Order: sequence, then C-alpha cells, then structure tokens
Amino acid sequence: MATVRRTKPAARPSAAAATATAAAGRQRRYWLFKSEPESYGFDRFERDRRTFWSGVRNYQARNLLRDEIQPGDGVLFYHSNSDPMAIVGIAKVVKAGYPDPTAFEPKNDYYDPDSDPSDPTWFVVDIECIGRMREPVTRDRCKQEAALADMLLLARGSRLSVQPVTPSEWNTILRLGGQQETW
DNA sequence: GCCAACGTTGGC
DNA sequence: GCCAACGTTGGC
Repeated sequence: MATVRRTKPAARPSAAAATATAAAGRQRRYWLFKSEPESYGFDRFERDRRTFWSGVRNYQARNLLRDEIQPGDGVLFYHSNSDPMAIVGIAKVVKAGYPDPTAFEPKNDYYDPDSDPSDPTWFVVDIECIGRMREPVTRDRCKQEAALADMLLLARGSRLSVQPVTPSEWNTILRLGGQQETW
C-alpha cells in the first residue's frame, strides 16, 4: 500500500510505562506499521512528530486500527520497498481508532465512495515519534535472528501493513537497534 | 456462495 | 522489472 499520510495539528517497559498502561486497564501491546519511504518515510515523521496513520484499505489491518490498537502501545516503523528494508524507528500510539478522513475526500487518492461517514469503513490511529534506531534493524538482520524466526513480517506472503509484534520481538528489535524506550 | 479474473503488495 | 501470494470483484 503506497500509503499517503498527512500531519495533524531493548529495554524493558519502564515502571512509569507500566503505571500508564495499568491506568488504561490493559497491558501495553506492540505493533509494526509499514510505510514506503517515498510515500511517507521516517525522516518526514520525525519532522512531523505526530501523524495519523491513514490510507489503510485492508480489512484485517482496519480491524486492528479500529479495535485493538490503543494509546500507549508501541509501534515499530518499517520501511518497505526500500533499500535497505528496515525497522528505522519507534513511535507510540497517542489516539485510538477513529474514522479515516481521507476516505471521505473525493480528490484524495484513498477516497472510498462506499465509506459512509455515518458508518465509516476505514480507520486511523494517531502516533507520535519516539525516536530513530541508533542502527536500522534491517530485514536481513531480522532473518538472522533466531528470536525473530516467527515474526509475521518475515512470514512468506505476509503483506499486512499493520501487524502485531510480540513483547519478546519488540525487546529483541530494540536491542538490535540500540534503542531504549523513553516513555 | 462459488470461483475465475483481476488488481495490488512488496520481496527479490 | 518480475512475479508469488494475497485480497477483492462480479458474473453466474
């Protein structure tokens, strides 16, 4: 998906983070979002600081955005169709799912005339930039890591642009990237 | 509700 | 640029 997004106005989870998620009544969960750098790369996201993840037009991914992904969750930012393909940074979810406004804009590439504003088909979440990996964790590197053998990202034929990541995978990726959680 | 045709994703 | 693996569409 050549997703277009626009800006809106290894560590273990820290004690503070645990408190924050406890307040939400739920353990923090982890996700991986794919983006083509030519469409919306991490450089742009770093400047924007915050964005809404729009343009997802796949029902499985939609269900995650609408129902599962919650504020406080961690997001791995992955560059697809790029050289190298890599997880380049991390983000946190700051707003839960709400209708994707781009689906209602006739001139938008992601306009969907079948999505009724009173019963929207497509959803977005807001994410905020946490930071860039000290070292991008390339797809090739992931393949070499036994702890990541079951990662959905690496599964044959896997195309889901928003996908779950296990806590173990999250910790492994952050360690490989030399990144610490900072929230 | 089946399934062939078509379109897309995204690694290679 | 190729094409495998999917997801979607639409005729029947």
